[in-house]
Amino acid sequence: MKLSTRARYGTRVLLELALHWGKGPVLLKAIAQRQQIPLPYLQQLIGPLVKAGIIKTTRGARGGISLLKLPKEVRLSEVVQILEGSTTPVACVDNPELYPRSDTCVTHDIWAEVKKAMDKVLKSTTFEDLVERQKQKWNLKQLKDH
Amino acid sequence: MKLSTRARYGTRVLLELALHWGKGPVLLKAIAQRQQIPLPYLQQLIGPLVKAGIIKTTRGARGGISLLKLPKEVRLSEVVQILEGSTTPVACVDNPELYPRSDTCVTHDIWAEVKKAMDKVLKSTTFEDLVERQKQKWNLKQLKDH
DNA sequence: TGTTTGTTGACCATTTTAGTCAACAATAAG
DNA sequence: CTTATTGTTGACTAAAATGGTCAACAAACA
Repeated sequence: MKLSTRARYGTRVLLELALHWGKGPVLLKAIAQRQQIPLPYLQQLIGPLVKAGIIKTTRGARGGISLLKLPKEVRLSEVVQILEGSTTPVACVDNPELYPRSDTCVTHDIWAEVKKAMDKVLKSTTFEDLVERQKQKWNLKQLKDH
Repeated sequence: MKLSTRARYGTRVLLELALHWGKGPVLLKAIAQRQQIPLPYLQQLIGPLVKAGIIKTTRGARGGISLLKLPKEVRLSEVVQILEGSTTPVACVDNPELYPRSDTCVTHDIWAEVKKAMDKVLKSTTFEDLVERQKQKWNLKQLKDH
């Protein structure tokens, strides 16, 4: 049940953009460095995000990428869907019609429940939530470090 | 976020055993046929289940495999764990100490929540539940088919 | 004793994943 | 308008995971 690096990296990138909201584009190379993502790999992740209308890119000097939507309008579920595809643990949950077995098989039902539980978390989390939680976490850490 | 065939097949096998509870061993070859699982593949799935004490095997004529525990004592989470390993979407959730980033990174927290949501479903489901639901589903289908 | 079963470990092909690269296209600054 | 800076695309590759096979073996029953 592993999540691919695509979805993980993508989430970190968008979180960084959300934290930088309103301050202009962020250089891809800088993101790659901070997030420890190989630049050429990062480059191919942003394509789908641009097509989905979540981010926009600015070329040329002082360019980079920036969030197109408000952080609260971007759900984690979208990002996972875009970069990784469906969260279904089993193909028959997305396309029961292709699997005659699903008609009579309860394992199908239980996997559907698992998916539902995951999706509930992903859909209910926006990048505004993540920004908020990130700031809180930093504050907490600062307190501890003193 | 795909579940491997190992966990899916294993679940189907155990469900079949649970439905057959108390009626002696079930022939591996027969399970393979009914569940459409290649016999040699099925064979290597049962090893770990035996070691975990969930099933026992009977060799020789009229042998097969049978459930060692009561269906209600076997949780879906165990089976997935045994055949597929941890359900963690991201390694840093299981071993945060190996990932310095997890200390300050909220994406770590959110993946942990996703895992928790999945585990909740898997842990709360026993094979007794599955048997019950399976019977209900069959009844429903019979009604519809008339 | 021999036939019926399960057991094990090694092996293999395919697919997926993660990553690289090179050639290109747009933009801004000077 | 030229050049340096940035993003864009698609093809490519190495490594790992997945799904499956096989053969030799071991136990148990009839």
